[in-house]
Amino acid sequence: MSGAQRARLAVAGSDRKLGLLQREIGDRAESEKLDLGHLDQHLGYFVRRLQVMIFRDFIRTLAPMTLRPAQYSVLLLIEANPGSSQAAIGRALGIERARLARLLHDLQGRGWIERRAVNGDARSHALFLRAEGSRALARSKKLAVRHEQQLAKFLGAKRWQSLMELMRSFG
Amino acid sequence: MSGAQRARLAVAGSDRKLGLLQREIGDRAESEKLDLGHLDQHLGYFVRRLQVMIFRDFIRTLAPMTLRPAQYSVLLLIEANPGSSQAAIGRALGIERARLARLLHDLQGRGWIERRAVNGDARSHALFLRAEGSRALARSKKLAVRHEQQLAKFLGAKRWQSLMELMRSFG
DNA sequence: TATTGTTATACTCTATAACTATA
DNA sequence: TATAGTTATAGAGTATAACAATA
Repeated sequence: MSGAQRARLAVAGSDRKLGLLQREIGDRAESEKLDLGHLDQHLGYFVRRLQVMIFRDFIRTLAPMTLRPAQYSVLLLIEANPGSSQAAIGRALGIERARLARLLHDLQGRGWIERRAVNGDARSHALFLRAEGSRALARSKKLAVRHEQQLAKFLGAKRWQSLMELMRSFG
Repeated sequence: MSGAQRARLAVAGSDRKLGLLQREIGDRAESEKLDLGHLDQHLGYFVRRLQVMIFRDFIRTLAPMTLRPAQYSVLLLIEANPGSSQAAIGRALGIERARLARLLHDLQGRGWIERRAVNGDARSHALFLRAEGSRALARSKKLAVRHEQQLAKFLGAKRWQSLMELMRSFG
C-alpha cells in the first residue's frame, strides 16, 4: 500500500463505516506484508478481493432491510421490468432458476412480490412488486446509495469512476 | 452490448474456450435484454459478474490439476514466502484461519506441502512446498497463464491492462 | 423435444463459536 | 490475555439432476 493510500485511509478512518471498510482490505503492518508472487499477474485475484470487500459493505449497510445483493438485484429488475418471467430475470442476472425459485419464495413470503398467471403460457409466472415491496425497495435504495458513496469514497472518486466506465463499456 | 463487442465475440467464438467464456456472459438475443434499472449504478454488480466469469474460466482451465483459485493462491504465496505461518498466509489472502486449515490439510494430503515446527514459537507451523508440490505448481502456472491470456483476449487487451493498473494502484 | 418452475443433493466459501496449546 | 491452529456448525451461493406441467 502506498503512502498516499495510507493517508487517505487514515482520513477515511474517521468515518465508522469507512473504518470497517479499511479493516476489510487487510491493513497490516508493512513489515508483515507477504510477496504476492505470480498472483499479481492475475486480474481475478484483485477482482475477487474487491468483490468480497464490496459485498461485505453492502450486506452491512443493507442490514436494516435484511437484504442481500442477489435479493436486491432481483427486486430492482422486477421494478424495472414488471411482468417478467422467472426465466428472464434469472438469465439477465446470471442466477440459476433453481436458486431463483427459492429466492423468490422468500421475497413472496415477505409480501414484497407476487406471481401472476400469464396469458398464453401456463408455465410462466409474471413477477410484480407489491405495494409493500415498492416501499421496502425505496428504503433499500437509500441504503444502497449510501453504500455506493462509501465505496466511491474508499476507492477514491476517480478510481471508482474509471472502474464504472470500464465495467459498463464491457457490459 | 455494443456492435463492436458482438463482432469481437463472434471472432473469439472460433476458439473453444472463448466460446465458453462468451456463453458465460449471457449472450442472449437483443430483444430479450432486460433493463438493469438502478443496478447499473452499482459497481458491485459488475465486479461480481466479472469475478464469477473469471473464476469459472479459471476452474475450467485448471481442471487438469483439480485446483481451485483459493488453493492456487495459497500455493503461490507459500512459494513466494517459504516458511510463512498459516496465520500470515491467511491474513495476506483474506482467508479465514478455519478454512485455511482445511485447505492446507487437503494440499498436505496430496503431498504438495509440508508443515515444519518453528524454533521459538511452538504454536506456529512453517509452510513449505515439497518437490512434488513445486512440480504441480509449475504445471498449474502454465494453465493459469493460458487462463489469463483467454481472459485478456475476451476483455480486450486494452481493457484488461486498464483494469490491472487500476486494481494494482489500489492494492 | 424443449421450456418453466420446483425440489433435492453436493460442494465451495463465509462467518462464528468453542476448544487446545502455547505465548 | 492474546495468538496459532483445529474442529464444528450454519448460511449463502453454485452446479446438477430429476420431476411435473406445458409448449
